[in-house]
Amino acid sequence: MADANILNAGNTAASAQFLREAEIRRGIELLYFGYTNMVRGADGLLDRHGLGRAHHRALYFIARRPAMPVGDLLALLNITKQSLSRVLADLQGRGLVIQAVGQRDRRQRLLELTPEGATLEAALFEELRTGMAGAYAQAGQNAVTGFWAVLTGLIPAVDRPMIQELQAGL
Amino acid sequence: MADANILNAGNTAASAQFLREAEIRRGIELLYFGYTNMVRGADGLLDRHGLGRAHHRALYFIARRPAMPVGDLLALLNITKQSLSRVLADLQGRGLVIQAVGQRDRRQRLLELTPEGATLEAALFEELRTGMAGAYAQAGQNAVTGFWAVLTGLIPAVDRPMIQELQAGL
DNA sequence: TATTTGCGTCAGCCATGTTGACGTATTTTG
DNA sequence: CAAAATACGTCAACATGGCTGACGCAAATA
Repeated sequence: MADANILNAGNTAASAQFLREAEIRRGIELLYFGYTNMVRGADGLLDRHGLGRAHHRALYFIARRPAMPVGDLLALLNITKQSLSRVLADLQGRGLVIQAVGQRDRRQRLLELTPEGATLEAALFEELRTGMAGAYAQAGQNAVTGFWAVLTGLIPAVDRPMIQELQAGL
Repeated sequence: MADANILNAGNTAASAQFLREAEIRRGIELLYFGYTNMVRGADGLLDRHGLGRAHHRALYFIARRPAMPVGDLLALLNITKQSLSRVLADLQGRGLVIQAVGQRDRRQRLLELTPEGATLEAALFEELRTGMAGAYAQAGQNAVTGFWAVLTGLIPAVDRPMIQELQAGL
């Protein structure tokens, strides 16, 4: 990160060039196409299971943070509980997810994948992994670090701890 | 790009570490949150105009490539013409977009923003620009290059020329 | 004990994607 | 030149996944 603040060095000419509209638009476009291509990778498998992208997101985060309370998942997904309830009802009805009463707080419902849910999530992850691993390999380790840095900067600072916690202990 | 192929040097230990699941999941998560936070930035302004994200995407690309034929926009958005037609009808009804008969091929309908459409698109772009410029500035130029490289790798090679053309002449 | 919190649910609506079937003008091809 | 392909539009029906609003209940907290 030696150059992390290259723009703040008072070099207005470099700054003006660096922040040119074309560079911003390039980022917007690559982010749009990169994201949509990534998520599209799992659509076929989801279809075969009669699930949609909303189900995938829920499965993903439950796999990532076992025993997550419903409220935490709501905060991550940034949707209403009514929207999530439809998805969770589907997943529980298919035996992919189960809930347990919280020990510390018995009002909480802690979400877990069943073995079947874990198997499906692993297969869905594999679809994403292929694309991401290929992109990492093509771009190189140094590029990956930059990729993370820019994306982190797009996330409001208040939300970063919540996302950082997903990484904890891995 | 001196390190672009660091992984292909036959160092299987480094490769195994680099491609570990945690790194992949980190990329997936940052890409998800980065993308959703970026697009959310324009929601308020869109709401005030009674438009949705689908309208924004169309406005964005029409601004980016004036005189784009409908078919090209369909290819970029990767949706059906029926879906796009609703959006374009809205935009034309509000006087934000107009169509012109193609000169070379009179079957084509070339899309253009009206002055009002251009004004709105500029305001929407400004909402995105703020977030992206901040992320670029925080991360540094070198990180931005890596950001672009990884995202490009996520896009199927066959689609890259189409996206590259958006940059042409800017 | 009163209030707040975590979660669930019913009901209805909206935005935006899909398929399928047709129609028309224009260009291209055999 | 006639036939086929292409670019675009449209009608109709449906699926997914968001939303708001209104309630209810059990458990934790003040």
